[in-house]
Amino acid sequence: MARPRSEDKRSAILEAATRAVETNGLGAPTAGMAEAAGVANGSLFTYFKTKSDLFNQLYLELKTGMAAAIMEDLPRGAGLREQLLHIWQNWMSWAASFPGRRRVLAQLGASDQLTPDTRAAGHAAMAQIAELLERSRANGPMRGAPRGFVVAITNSVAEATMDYMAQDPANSNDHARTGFDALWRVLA
Amino acid sequence: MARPRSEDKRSAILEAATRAVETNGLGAPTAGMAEAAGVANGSLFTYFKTKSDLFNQLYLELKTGMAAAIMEDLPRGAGLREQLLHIWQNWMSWAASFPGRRRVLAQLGASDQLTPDTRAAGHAAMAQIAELLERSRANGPMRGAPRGFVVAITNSVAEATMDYMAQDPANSNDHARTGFDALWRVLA
Amino acid sequence: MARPRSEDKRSAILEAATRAVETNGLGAPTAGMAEAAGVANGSLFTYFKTKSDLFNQLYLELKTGMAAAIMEDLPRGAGLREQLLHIWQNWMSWAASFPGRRRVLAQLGASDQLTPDTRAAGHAAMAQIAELLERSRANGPMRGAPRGFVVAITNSVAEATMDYMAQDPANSNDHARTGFDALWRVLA
Amino acid sequence: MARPRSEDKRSAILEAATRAVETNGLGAPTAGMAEAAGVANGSLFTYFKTKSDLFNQLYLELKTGMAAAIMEDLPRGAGLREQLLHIWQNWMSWAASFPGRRRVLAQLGASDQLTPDTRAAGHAAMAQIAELLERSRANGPMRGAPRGFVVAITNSVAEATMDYMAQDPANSNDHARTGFDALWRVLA
DNA sequence: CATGAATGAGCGTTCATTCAT
DNA sequence: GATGAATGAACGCTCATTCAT
Repeated sequence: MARPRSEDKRSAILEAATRAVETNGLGAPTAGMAEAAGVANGSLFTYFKTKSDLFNQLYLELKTGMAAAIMEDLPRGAGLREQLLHIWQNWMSWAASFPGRRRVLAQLGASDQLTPDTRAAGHAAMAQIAELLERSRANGPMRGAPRGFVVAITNSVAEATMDYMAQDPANSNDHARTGFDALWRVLA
Repeated sequence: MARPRSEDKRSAILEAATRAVETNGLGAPTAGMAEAAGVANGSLFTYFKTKSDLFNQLYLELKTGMAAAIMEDLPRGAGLREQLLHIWQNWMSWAASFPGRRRVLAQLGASDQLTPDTRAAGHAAMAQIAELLERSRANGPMRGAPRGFVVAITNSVAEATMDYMAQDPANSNDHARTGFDALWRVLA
Repeated sequence: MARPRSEDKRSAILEAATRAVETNGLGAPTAGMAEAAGVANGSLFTYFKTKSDLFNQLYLELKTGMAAAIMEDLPRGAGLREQLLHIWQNWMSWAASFPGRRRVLAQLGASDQLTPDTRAAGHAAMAQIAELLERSRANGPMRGAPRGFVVAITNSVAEATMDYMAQDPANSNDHARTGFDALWRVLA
Repeated sequence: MARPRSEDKRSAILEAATRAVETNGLGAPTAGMAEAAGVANGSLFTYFKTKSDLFNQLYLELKTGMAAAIMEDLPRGAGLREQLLHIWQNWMSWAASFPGRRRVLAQLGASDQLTPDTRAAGHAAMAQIAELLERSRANGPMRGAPRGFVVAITNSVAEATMDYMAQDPANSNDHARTGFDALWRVLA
């Protein structure tokens, strides 16, 4: 058998793409990504059929990674509020640790490059979190609102909090807490 | 640099740019915008020095227009909550009336094309609203949070609400109200 | 008004394309054609929307030029045979004078780049010749054959003759005459 | 260079190449041919040193096959006209049976990919037919013309006839006969 | 100032060929 | 020998910007 496709190279390209998009936006040349990944420009296209395909896979990779980070060490036995707080802290510290990934995820999410399938898979990755939200708001003031709306608001409050933490890192812990309290008032 | 002749043409270009970005993203060719505006492609550059400049001005135009719409008929004598609700309704109906403008504003805001000056000017356009927010949260749970954070969260809740209204227009009034109630719980 | 599109440049590109295709086939790079025409590579595309479009227009230009050369000084009062012979001589001397154009015409004709419209227009350019052929074969052995078939055979005999003339230019006059006699036997 | 292992694979590649060129022209990717032949893309190059080499061999293969089909069941004892007619019928029915092969042969013949050697070998494959032509025209009006010219004209009339048959298959028998009669008038 | 042709760097993608496995 | 990933030059085409008219 010939040289097998290398998972390492795939990751290298994805990582290079993250950095490239972070600094140059979605218009960043694929050639630069390939070079940064230590691969010939043509090789990028053996791993990703098109630039768009690369972006879709990158989005999923980042989103999945974020979701995994968020769910880490979830104290399943604890109360709802405590579980949600745990998730929130994970979320915020992921954002603080990987500001580039977050920015790229945002750029991709706002772009017109993602297929509906990709967006759906992205949602699926967040399903457990959505589930916890459902239970959290079950008896609260948003009990009548559509599920998607609750998720959307949660996301948006998280994003705002992360933005503000990034802007004023010295007090990021305070901001994280402020954000969570606001969210809890929204939900429960 | 002398002011270009016709204010009409400037507006036409800006409007054409809005539609172009709405449908083709920020990569939309200037030539297309010029054509749609009934102007020669070269002329676009007598009105805007570069494409980036055009985007910066467009952002400001849209943001200013949105702010004006939001503040319309503000019942200055009324209570804080009532005033904020009024603003909220204006905001939501602007978003419902001009979904394209909103989308473009979002794209521009997420892009790397805006200068810090432009962003600052954009904030300034929202100053009155920020002021009202300040007063609304003065005695509430967010009284200790930084001013910018409050604005950011408000914006994010508004965006989430508008997104959801756009997605499910049949019940947009309910969603608008749900969003406002959530915001009020956050602030006061 | 801005600089008008220059007919000179269009011709220069077409001529450069002819030479390029003659030496490098249809795969000849457009950049080379542009350079040879003294024009920026991008400019080629203001005169021709795509490479294919360029080829279609080139084909027509060459075919039309050939048809015009063929019909030159036609002795309309003379007998049919004499008229056809005149045409034949014109045809052969065009081929001898512009072997490159002939080769390019052949390549284009054999390619899959020509639209049906272009082919139709190419035929139209040869209409007068076809007409004369019709009259020539009216009472001959091919009187029952379809018109298109007669044209096709005539073309093919002409091509074979031109090929042979090109191969053995010293006796090209003899070959031209031999070809014509053969054709006349076919038709009348 | 040792002979590659399997004659089957060589044929499969050649056949796949025929179909590929038929539908996509000479620019058809070798990778596609390899895949269609059930062979890895790299393997194609153990059977053929370059794409050009493949084309040269394909040309010869097709031309040889055609020549063989043409000569099949030649009635050697019969008169010249009858023999030539037999050949002609074989030729035409080969063209009708394998329009793709004919098209590919034409494309290759018109291309700049064939080496002089290949062209020479192609002629050699047609030698017996040329011989018969020689005898047929020995006492006819073309008795003075160069041998190659006679072959060229015959070829061209055959091509024109095949084209027309392909265009109007319902009457292909008539067309075949018309073509032959024209040829006979040219030669004898 | 308006026009639109001219410019040319730049991009995504292809593909014949090579070579590690 | 067979495989198919790797390579990188090459190509057609785009488009922001300039500038002759």
